[in-house]
Amino acid sequence: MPVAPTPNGGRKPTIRDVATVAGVSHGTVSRVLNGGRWVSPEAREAVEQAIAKTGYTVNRHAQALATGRANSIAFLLTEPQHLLFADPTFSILLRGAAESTAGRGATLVLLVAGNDAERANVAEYVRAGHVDGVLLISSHEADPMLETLVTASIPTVACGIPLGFRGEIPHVSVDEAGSARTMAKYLVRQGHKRIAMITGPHDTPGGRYRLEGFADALGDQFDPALVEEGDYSEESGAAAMRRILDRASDVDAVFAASDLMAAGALVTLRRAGLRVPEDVAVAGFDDSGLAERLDPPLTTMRQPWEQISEEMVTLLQQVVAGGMRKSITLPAELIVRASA
Amino acid sequence: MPVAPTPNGGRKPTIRDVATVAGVSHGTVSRVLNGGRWVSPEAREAVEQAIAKTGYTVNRHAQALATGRANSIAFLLTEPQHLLFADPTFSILLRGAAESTAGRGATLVLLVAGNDAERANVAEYVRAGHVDGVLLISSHEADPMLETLVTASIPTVACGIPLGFRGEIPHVSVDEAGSARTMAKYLVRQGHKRIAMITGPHDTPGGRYRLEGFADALGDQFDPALVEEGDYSEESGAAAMRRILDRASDVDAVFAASDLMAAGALVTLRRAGLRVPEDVAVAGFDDSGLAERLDPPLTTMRQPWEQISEEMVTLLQQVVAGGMRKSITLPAELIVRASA
DNA sequence: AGTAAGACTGTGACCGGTCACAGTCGTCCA
DNA sequence: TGGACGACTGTGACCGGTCACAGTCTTACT
Repeated sequence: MPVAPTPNGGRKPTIRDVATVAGVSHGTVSRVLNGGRWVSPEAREAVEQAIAKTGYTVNRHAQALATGRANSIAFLLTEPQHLLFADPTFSILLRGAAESTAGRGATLVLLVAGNDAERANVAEYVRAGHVDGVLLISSHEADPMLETLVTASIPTVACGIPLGFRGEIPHVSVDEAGSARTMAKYLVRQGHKRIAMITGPHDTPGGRYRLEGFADALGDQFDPALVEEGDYSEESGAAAMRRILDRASDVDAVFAASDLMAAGALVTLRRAGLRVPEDVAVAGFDDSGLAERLDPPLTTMRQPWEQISEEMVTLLQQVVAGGMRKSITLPAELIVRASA
Repeated sequence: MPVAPTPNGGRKPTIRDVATVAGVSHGTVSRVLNGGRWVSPEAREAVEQAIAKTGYTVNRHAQALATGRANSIAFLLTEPQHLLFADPTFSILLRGAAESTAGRGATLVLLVAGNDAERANVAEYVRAGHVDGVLLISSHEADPMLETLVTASIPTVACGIPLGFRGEIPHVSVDEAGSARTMAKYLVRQGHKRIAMITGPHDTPGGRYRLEGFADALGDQFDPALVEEGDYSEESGAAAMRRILDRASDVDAVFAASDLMAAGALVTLRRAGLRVPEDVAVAGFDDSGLAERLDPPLTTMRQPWEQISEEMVTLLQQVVAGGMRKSITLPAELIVRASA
């Protein structure tokens, strides 16, 4: 760890200090720093030694000011409820994003836009260009942040399909309909006849497309009377299960659009004196850490969170660079445990 | 939402654009922006109107460059394992920090230092002054980041007592020993005689001081043979419970230093054919979302996470400003549920 | 031999703020 | 009436990078 020998008044060494030590101009130092085309080997060598000697590090603010690029991206949360935060999968996503970002020499800043005041602040912040782009963690169709980002033409990549802005905002998403189809077919194969579904809110992609895939896979067997909507929370899952049981006591399987809702369904079923999976099979979605901890351990669809975060960062960088605006769909994996 | 009428070449309005519109100098605009002492009411009025008209927002990079302060703080994670991320309480802490930070007009950047490479990057990053201070989320005594931050004299506030740097790094922490004492006394009051403890690693404050408080409260009743160490994970809790049962089949209560370990203990107890709480009472620590979801719902000590994050940000701002370097201890609350 | 092209380098303007300084008023008091 | 002082304002240097431009020195080609 090189300690600056107080070259100037104890201040941090600048590009000009390095230039002096190396015996070149600050322009040459800048050239070495940025790829170093058109720099003689001797000059480069001298500069690199001078950098090591002085312990120079680039001042990102000066760099950002000069280039107009911030070299940082935002991880933007818009869910007003604490659902996302209660979900451990979210942490995986965040950590993955932080690591991918750091691996590219950029910085990840965390922004929360839960209420109107926060939303206004965030809008001003991103519009001012303090970040190069936004990783948008949102799900509700009515989310006003979508409109804001699009009209301000902020480079954005969404996690999950941004309803209402499907074509305008590139996104990384699991294959919602396909995953639901996989699970539905698995339940059918297991011999279940009366399969219910607890969906997510219909204004979220998970709520809409998982139901679509489910209905599609079941075909004639699909019965709308066996569908109830939750909000991804455990309580909502328990309540939805209750309603389903009240209406159709002959259900022999239930597919919840989140592990949390499946957990709620388990509680209701147990209270109703029904055994899982003997009387009613239960399947979830996400494979959050919760899934294997439940009793019985939950059969579910695993979302590839690490891959999702990695792809989001990669894609955002391409969008920022003015490149392609494609979207990416990843497969989910069926994880069979004891519950179904 | 004011739209800039392309005053200059479509670029973002600067302080000088505002000055032109307001008919004053850029120095006066700057004065208005920073508290506005020694500015005439007319000038201020003109400037404020000009700001509204042009849609001006401050360029934080230019500001940071000129002032030498970044106006942002880091949320630094050093845990190599994924324990923290698996724990939903962590998300609460993070969100709280993000909100407190935003509420003060600053930015929260997320840094992960899980391995040596990341650690080096992070060290360079903070040492370069890209953030004003660091919220340190760490727990292990041997964490090399502690030393780095102290020697580089980076303003830091730790979450939990930083072992080995207790006097040097201000911290916000729950009253570890006191909380453990509260729980131990509660278990005694419930009539339990043979109370075991599953501690956290002894190189973490939660591992050390919770055991201290527990032993202290039990006094003569304390039996070191009933203490086993875990690493806060569920599996480690299950294994520790197993060891305790093997050694002392007469335990009638167990206090785990985390809800996750308590969950593991529940599994082991159930496998051993023991009923909770009839045969063995189980208590946890944290009151993570998990606690009330367990079967039976877990009696535990609730950590005031929202308050902790809020206090951390407040304290860090004081440290950054060169102010007091006190530490803050907050009480935890006993939450009685069915497990004990 | 003359010139053009290429490799390399130094110079200085610029990004958008802040801040020290100097200057212009008006007011009040000796 | 003159000077001191306070309120307010404008000016320009500066923070630490980047980048366009001009200039020098080789080398190669006609």
